[in-house]
Amino acid sequence: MMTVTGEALATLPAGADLSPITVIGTEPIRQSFGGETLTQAINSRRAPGVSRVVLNPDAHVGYGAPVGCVMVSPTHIYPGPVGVDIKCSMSLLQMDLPADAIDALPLRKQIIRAICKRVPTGAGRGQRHAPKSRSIDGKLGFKIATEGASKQVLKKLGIPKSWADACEDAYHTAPDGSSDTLAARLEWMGRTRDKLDRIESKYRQLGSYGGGNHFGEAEVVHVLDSQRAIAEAFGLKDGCVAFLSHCGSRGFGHDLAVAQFRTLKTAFQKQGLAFPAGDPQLVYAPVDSPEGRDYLCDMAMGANFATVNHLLINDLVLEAFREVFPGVRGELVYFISHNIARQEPIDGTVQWVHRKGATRALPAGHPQLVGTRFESTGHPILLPGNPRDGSSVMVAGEGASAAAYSVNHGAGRRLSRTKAKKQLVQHEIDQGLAEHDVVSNCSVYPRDEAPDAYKDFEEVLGSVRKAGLAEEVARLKAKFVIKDGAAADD
DNA sequence: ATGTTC
Repeated sequence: MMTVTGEALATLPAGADLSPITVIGTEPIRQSFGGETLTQAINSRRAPGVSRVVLNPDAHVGYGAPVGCVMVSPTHIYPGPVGVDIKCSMSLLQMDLPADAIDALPLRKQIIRAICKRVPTGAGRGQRHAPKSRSIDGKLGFKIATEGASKQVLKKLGIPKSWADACEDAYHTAPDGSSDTLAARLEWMGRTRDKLDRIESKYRQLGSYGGGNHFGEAEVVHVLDSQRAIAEAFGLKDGCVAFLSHCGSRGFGHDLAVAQFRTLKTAFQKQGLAFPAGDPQLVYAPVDSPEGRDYLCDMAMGANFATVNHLLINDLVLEAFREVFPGVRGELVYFISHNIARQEPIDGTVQWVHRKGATRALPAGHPQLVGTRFESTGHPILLPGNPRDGSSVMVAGEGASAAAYSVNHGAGRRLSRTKAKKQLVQHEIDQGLAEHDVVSNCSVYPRDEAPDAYKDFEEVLGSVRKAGLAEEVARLKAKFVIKDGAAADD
């Protein structure tokens, strides 16, 4: 049913009166899409107010819409397609440390311990022994949720203020542009002791990774010869250590998202409104309705939390490296989300671009980059692959407009977690990582997070390049991984 | 993703 229009481009019809879904992926990638993934893409395209859907090479089944898709609407907001981990993001910290400085295994173990001491992993885990300067009380947590990475918040947390300039968005406000509106809503949410306690307990998770596919990874930067100028503009240092992080808004964003799913589902049922394709996971609200505005407030607060979480993690990681290498310097290359809805000019009008496991990809000269440090290059795209085969820093070209200025957010799952646990053999995973000189904090590396649980990264990267969306600037090769798993070396 | 599978 797909029509192939290029080596890595196809279209998928969704209805006679609708523009078809844009599909990005080479033949093998297109073959990898399951039926349920395509059904979810079609359901999303046919949902009210949706003007465009793009399916990316990393697509697999998600909540309502596939993970690995872009859903565009001028009028409607879809909480399911933003997802449960509001503003799940990637960040990259470049250090001035030559790669061979972390060759020695005991040294790597030492850095891993220094990081894990400061940045916890695992569901429900947050800061327990944070120094006073880094501890987050209810008052500061409130400020973080409503202001994001404001100058005051960064100063209070001791995070370099220049890092705000390396963020896709350093802060998010209510639809009326005000952080006071967010404050009023958060106060209302915490109106009873019980609810306030629950909210405040999540603030302690700031500066932590969580579980699942979240990770921190020390990388060696390999700049492509043909991309030296752009790499320099990005602040990448060839042959040096960088640190890649994947994390989001933790329990705080989760609670906001889940509460919204429930509220909107109930509202639909009360009004006798039909769910798109009968799927309650595709509940929506017009952006100018009270429900839409409430959702956008909650999304903004989750996003603010995720932003500060990432910046704090990066500063704690840098502190950990300095414990082992005093004086080492680090600069944030970029911080970019893959689970968020943003207002952007698409097809000539400002629309809400829902990126559900998709990364914004603005080329040089895009109106939203004017006045930023990436105006003349396009911004860095951070694409995690896997710790065995590497990750990538890319930059968008003009062709990205064909995909609503988006690319995939990673390799995408090849095996479900259940299948991965059943099919993949533990000692082969461990051996594979060891052969590539990758160590981790896990004594038992999670099988459902193994490199082979994900799609072939080269094929995914090839799809992006062949579709003309973006080019690789640098490859990142892992030296060690921090993930939620059984703790190492006791 | 989430103190984890309404």
